[in-house]
Parts: sequence; structure tokens; C-alpha cells
Amino acid sequence: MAERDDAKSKAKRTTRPAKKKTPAKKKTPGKREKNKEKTKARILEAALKLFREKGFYGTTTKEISKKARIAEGTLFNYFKTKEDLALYFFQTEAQHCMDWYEQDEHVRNAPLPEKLFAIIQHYLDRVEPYQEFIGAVYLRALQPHSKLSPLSIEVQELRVRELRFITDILNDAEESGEVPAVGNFGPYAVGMFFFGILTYWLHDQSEDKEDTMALMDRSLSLATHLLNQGGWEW
Amino acid sequence: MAERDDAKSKAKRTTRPAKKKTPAKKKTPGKREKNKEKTKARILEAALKLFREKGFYGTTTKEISKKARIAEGTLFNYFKTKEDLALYFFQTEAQHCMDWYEQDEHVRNAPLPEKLFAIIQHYLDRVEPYQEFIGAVYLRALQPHSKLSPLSIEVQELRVRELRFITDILNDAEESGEVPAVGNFGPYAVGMFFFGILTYWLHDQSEDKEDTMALMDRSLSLATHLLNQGGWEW
DNA sequence: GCATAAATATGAGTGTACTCAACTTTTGTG
DNA sequence: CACAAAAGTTGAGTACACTCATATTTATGC
Repeated sequence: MAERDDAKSKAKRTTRPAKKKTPAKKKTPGKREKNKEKTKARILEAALKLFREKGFYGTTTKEISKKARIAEGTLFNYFKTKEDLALYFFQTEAQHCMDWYEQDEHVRNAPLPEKLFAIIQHYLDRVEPYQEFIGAVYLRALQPHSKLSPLSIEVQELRVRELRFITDILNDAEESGEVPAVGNFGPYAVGMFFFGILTYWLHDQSEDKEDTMALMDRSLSLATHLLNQGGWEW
Repeated sequence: MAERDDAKSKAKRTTRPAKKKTPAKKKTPGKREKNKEKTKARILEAALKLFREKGFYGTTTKEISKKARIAEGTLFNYFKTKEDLALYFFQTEAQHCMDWYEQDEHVRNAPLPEKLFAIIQHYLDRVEPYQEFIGAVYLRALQPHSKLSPLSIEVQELRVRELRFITDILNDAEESGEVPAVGNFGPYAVGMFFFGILTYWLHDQSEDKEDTMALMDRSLSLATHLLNQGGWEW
């Protein structure tokens, strides 16, 4: 660290000896912020590599810190817990998945069941390397909110974002007349369905997880069929 | 148990006085077994009390051991992990719930949706004191089976028992013509539904969890309605 | 009874996620 | 530039779930 800082300040002095600082007080991505970003990136890189090599439970926070060239305590300035660190990967994958949907014309114009199938499959594909510790992260969504063991803000934000994503998709389907108005429980039901598929997928030993795909296909067919027949008038 | 064996050997001796002991080597619930039972009971009693007082995460295994008047190591001869200890309570409650169903004539003769409603509500009522650590236990069902982090046999057994319970109920409904044949996914779907309700219930802040009850009612109405309309022919 | 084996209990020891008081670096101000 | 305050880093320390070699208790055979 000392070396790097010396180098930097020297360079600055050489290139701009006269002018002071031009503080540009609005947005100064100063040394601090930049270093933080870099450190965070280093941590995530180290963690990812180690998780891949030795698994989530086989990797210690000490190892991660060492590989990221920081003190162990620093790790916990960036991530409240080891699980929080793991959560990051799921946030990223979820975001990727949403972005992918927004940009894939073909999927976006498909009928609702195919759309859902494609989205979930895509997500499962992306999340596949993290199977081992998916439980450690999803557990947090199970734990009730309480003062003693507060559910981290990030988890809640992620859930909200996912829920909005689903809501938008259902609204689209509703507007295009594909599906009757499904009310407030609609997104919740879809989320639940997704969760169910996820647990099935976790235990699925079949080649290429084809059992999960079959289940998903059947479930979506059923849902479509029933919606067409009965709608939500009940 | 001891009494029964005593009675047995005595009877035997009366009929065959000559022979020495006929140790009845098969089932001798000696001092050992008795002590084990008592110790286990003491552990569970201590754990329950402490969990109620200070919560699952606020209680240490040291405290439990102390209160149960055993060494800390002994605790782990009886329960592989702290979570396993917690699991015991859910096994017990699940069993109570199944027994209750078997013996409640009224519920057993009710139509399927009411039946499911009653069972789930009953279970939630019983499990209410363990809300705090319900996640710590149910997580295990989420974790995929692997050599490195083996899912304890008990969890699997519990799941199997629950699944059979559900299957039986569905079969009854099917036989009485209440519901069309639902195939193999039926029990799985019900289990999933139950899990969904459970997560909703965990986060439900409404008075007396009435929101959960409403959701359950609506969901079951919907399912009934759709089954009557569309059946499972799809 | 006694000797030996088997089962169980014990608690000091271990590994690891996480904390915290002291230290270092950066930023803002006159 | 000097200084102070704020932000960030550090690693020894802590708490706690869990292990394991040793000691104790119970069962078995003679």
C-alpha cells in the first residue's frame, strides 16, 4: 500500500506541479472511493475463486482475506457476514437475468408460460455453480424479520426487485389479454412457484436436470390450462 | 419395560425351575439404556426451557449442557449438531399433528380443502413458539444431499413420513370421488403449498396471523374450484 | 467376585466467524 | 501547510459449535 501511494503522489506532482486541486466538489471519486471499489472487487474475485475451488463451507474468511490482500477484519467492513458475501453472487446473477430478459426480443414476445420457463431456466443455468451454498443464502429469506437477527437490507431489496420484475411481466400478459386479471396474489404465486422449482432442482439428480424441466413444463401447462378454463373468478 | 421383563423371567423360572438364569438375552433394558433415556429427556427439557427464555441463537450448547448436568461433549453424543437438537421439536410437533388428525373424527370426515386448512393451521399453532429458529431447521431440507454436508437421516425420515401422510389424505379424497386422480405430483404440490404458506406465515405481521389464514382460504378455494372445473386432464 | 470388554462421559482443545480498540490514511478547513 | 476530524484498516482477541484422547461406568464371561 505504501508503495502504491508513493508512486501515485509522485506521478501527480510530476504531471501537474502548478495547479492545486480543482476540488470539483460535486462528485469527486477520490482516492478513498476508488480504493474501496478495488478492494471490493478483489474480495469478490478471491471469494469466487476459492468458492469454486474448495466450496463455500470449505473456504474460511481468513483465506479470502489473505487472497484479497487485506486483513481479516477488513472483510467484515465490506460484508457483514460470510453469507452476505455469498449473497452478492445471487444479486449479480438475478440482475443479469433481468437484463437478459429486457434485451431478448424473442423471449419478451413469447407467450407467458414460455416466458416464465425461459427466465427460470436461464436463472438456474447461471446459478448452477453456486448450488452448494444456495441454501445458506436463501435461508435468509426464510428467517423472519426481527430486531435480534435483522434480515439484511440487501436481501429485502433483492426480493423487492424480483417481485417488481414478476409483477411487470404479469401486467404485460394481462394487458395483452393473454391472461385475466390476477390480483395481488399473482406475483406472489409465481414467486412461490419459482421457489418450489428451485428446491426441486436442488435435489434433482437426473441428467441435465431434465426432471426439473419436465416438472416446470407440466406445471406451466397446467396453470395455463386452468387459467384459460377457470380464470380467477372464484 | 423392566417390569415386563421381570415378569417374563419369573414366569419362565416357575415353569422351568432347574435351569439357571435363561438370561433372556434379547431385551434387557438395563441401567445403561435407562440412563440414556433420562439424559436425553434432561437435555431436551433444558434446551426447550432455554430456547423459550433466550431464543435458539441466544442459547449456547454450554448452557444447555450445564442445565442438563452433563459435559458439553456429551450433548454431541446425543445430537449431532445444535440444529439437530432443534429438529427434535419439529419432529415431535409433526407427529403430534398427525396423531391429532388420526383421532379427530370431525376433521377426518371433512372435505379435502377444510381438512388441509385444519391440519396446516393446527401445525402452525403448535410450531408457533419455535418461529425464531424454524429457518435453521427447514434450511436442512433445502440443502442438497452431498457427501460433504450430509443431510441428517432424521430430516429425510421426517420428510418421508410427512409425504406419506399427505399421500394418504389425497388417496382418501380420490377414493371417495372428491377429487380426480392427481398422480405423483399431487403430494409434492401439497407439500410445496404448505411450504409456501409457512414462509408467508413467518413474515405475517397481522393480528393472529389472519392474513395467512385468508391466503390459505383463498388458495384452497381456488384449487378446489379449478380441480372441479378442469381436473387434472391436461 | 474378578477381569476384561464395551459403551458412555468428560472437558480441555480446535477451528472459525466475527468484534473491537488502537492505528493509519484521506479529506476538509483556516 | 498544519491540523483535526472522519473514514478505513488492522490483527489480536472473543465466543461458540464441535472434536477427541482419556477416564469412568456398565455389561459379560469365568
